[in-house]
Amino acid sequence: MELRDIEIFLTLAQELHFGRTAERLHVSQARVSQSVAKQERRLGVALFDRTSRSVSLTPVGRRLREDLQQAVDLLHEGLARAEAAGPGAGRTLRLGVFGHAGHELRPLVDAFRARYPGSDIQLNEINGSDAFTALRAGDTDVNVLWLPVAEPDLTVGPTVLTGGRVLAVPTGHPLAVRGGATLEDLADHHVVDLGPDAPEYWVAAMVPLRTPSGRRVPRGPAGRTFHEILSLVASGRCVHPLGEIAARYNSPPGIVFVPLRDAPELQYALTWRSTDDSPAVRALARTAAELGPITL
Amino acid sequence: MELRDIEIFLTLAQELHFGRTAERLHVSQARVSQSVAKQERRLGVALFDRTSRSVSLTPVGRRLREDLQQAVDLLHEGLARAEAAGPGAGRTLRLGVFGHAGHELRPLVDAFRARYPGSDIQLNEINGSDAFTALRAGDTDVNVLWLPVAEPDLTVGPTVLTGGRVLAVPTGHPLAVRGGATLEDLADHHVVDLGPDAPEYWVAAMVPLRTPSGRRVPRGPAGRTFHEILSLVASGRCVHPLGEIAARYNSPPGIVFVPLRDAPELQYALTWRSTDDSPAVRALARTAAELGPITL
DNA sequence: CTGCCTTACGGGTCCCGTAAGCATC
DNA sequence: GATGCTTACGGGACCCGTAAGGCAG
Repeated sequence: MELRDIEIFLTLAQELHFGRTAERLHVSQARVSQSVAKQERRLGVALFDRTSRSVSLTPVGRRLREDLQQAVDLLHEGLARAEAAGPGAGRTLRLGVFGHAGHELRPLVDAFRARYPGSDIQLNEINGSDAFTALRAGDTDVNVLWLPVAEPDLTVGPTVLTGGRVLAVPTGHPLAVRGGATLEDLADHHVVDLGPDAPEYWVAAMVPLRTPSGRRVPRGPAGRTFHEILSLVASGRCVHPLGEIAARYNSPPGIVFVPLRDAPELQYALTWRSTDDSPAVRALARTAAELGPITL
Repeated sequence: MELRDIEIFLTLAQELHFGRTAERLHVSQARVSQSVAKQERRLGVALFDRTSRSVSLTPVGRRLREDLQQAVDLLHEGLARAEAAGPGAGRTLRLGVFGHAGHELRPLVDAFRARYPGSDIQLNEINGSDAFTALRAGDTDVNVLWLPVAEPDLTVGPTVLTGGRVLAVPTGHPLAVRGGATLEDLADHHVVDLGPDAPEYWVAAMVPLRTPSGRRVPRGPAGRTFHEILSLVASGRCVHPLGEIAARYNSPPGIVFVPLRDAPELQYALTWRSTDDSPAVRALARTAAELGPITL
């Protein structure tokens, strides 16, 4: 008899629909079914009458819903009160984002500020090369990073942003003329080398090491910040793949962004130090989870 | 934030002692420490002031205790009401026990009857050979079996009985004259063969296959029920190891029970079909866990 | 040095997702 | 045939125990 099961029961009691319940709680439909079945087995009573087309509460279920709802309300109230008493409650979270992604994250930041007036969010710009070092050094509390992120000391939270990809190419470049690029094209041009500070697998998720057919993608001149990358591209020495979002708020001279059509969608998720399991971080994660990912 | 952690917090808030809290909840002391530390990390507030010699609630902890206590009371109340509405509540549990073990289990049966007036317990006698088949066939709902029991389809609950062991020998047997036996002695006499119905490892926990020094213990004539075993021993054809409890309520003619001094203590635990996760079974398990094992 | 609480580490359990099954419209 | 609830099965996260560490009397 765990809290999670009670939450599932209460949501289903409200929705009266397994699919919608699963969606709201971000679990699979099968899980809702399993959870309710377990509850009923333990209690020895049917809580819902259901066919494959309709779901309704039994009298016992109706009564249980009232009791449990009251209990969990009280419980959350008490926990919230204790949390509010803590020093961490009014903390200002430093959220590390790439370039202008902060603009698109506006709904999340606004929702967080509205729900937790005591806390605040400050946006810090991060670069691909130091995204991990900044987080580990404590320069930011939470970073918005593209996936996959698989670091033992970091926790990956909900996805907050999804979008396509573009390739930054110099004006007049053949690919600019063509108006689009594929992953296969990357082997024919140099890309910026971000250096060794970020994990190789993570950089590779944005800048592939090889094309789909297996040809190597040449790593060209070294650059660390977003603006360094742009100058290198503008100088005509290389091209570079970026998130679609980079193209949306930048129109740097000498550069054209062309869509990378066959690359899979990028997902950006909240990431924080596993040791920093504080209320403010959890509150942001909860808010993001309930808001769902923003699609570019 | 799970219900188990809340239970730990509430118990510690009452006991103000990690060791006693662990004991009451049947978990390790480390677990209590881990759970409380996690709670405090999540809430960002200290709930207890503690040195290695004293534990006390902080003001925040005191307030949280009141809130949570009220919430969990409400919660259990609601669940109990739903459970009481079920048909399983008034069910009669068939409890399978060896021989006269039911006498010793009286405190458990009485406690269960007092706490769950709607339910009842009926004692069924089982034998070593059919203990598992009876349970699987549904002839009993819960069996009291000596450990270890490791069957994928059976769940092992709390230990209800612990005690020593004896060896049944014919009157006038050299071991009877000596007034005691060791495991090593078993290699010099035949023991009853219980047949293939029960798992080998389980039978071996009562009737070893080999002595500590590695000599084989000869399996003699076959017998299935308790009384068959006693007749075989009385006939002088073999000896047989049993739980101390067998000696306590039996004084069959032609048989003497001598202590098996170097054998480890026997533990008897509740066991039931894993699929039968009903309120009555759970209620009995809960009662047994809170009562603790009965020592012979 | 002895309780008593905390930290480190590994194993087992169970939550949960995927995929297939089955019933109702 | 489509929609929607249930069952089967495998993987991974987390609970929890063991053992060692640290701190007060």
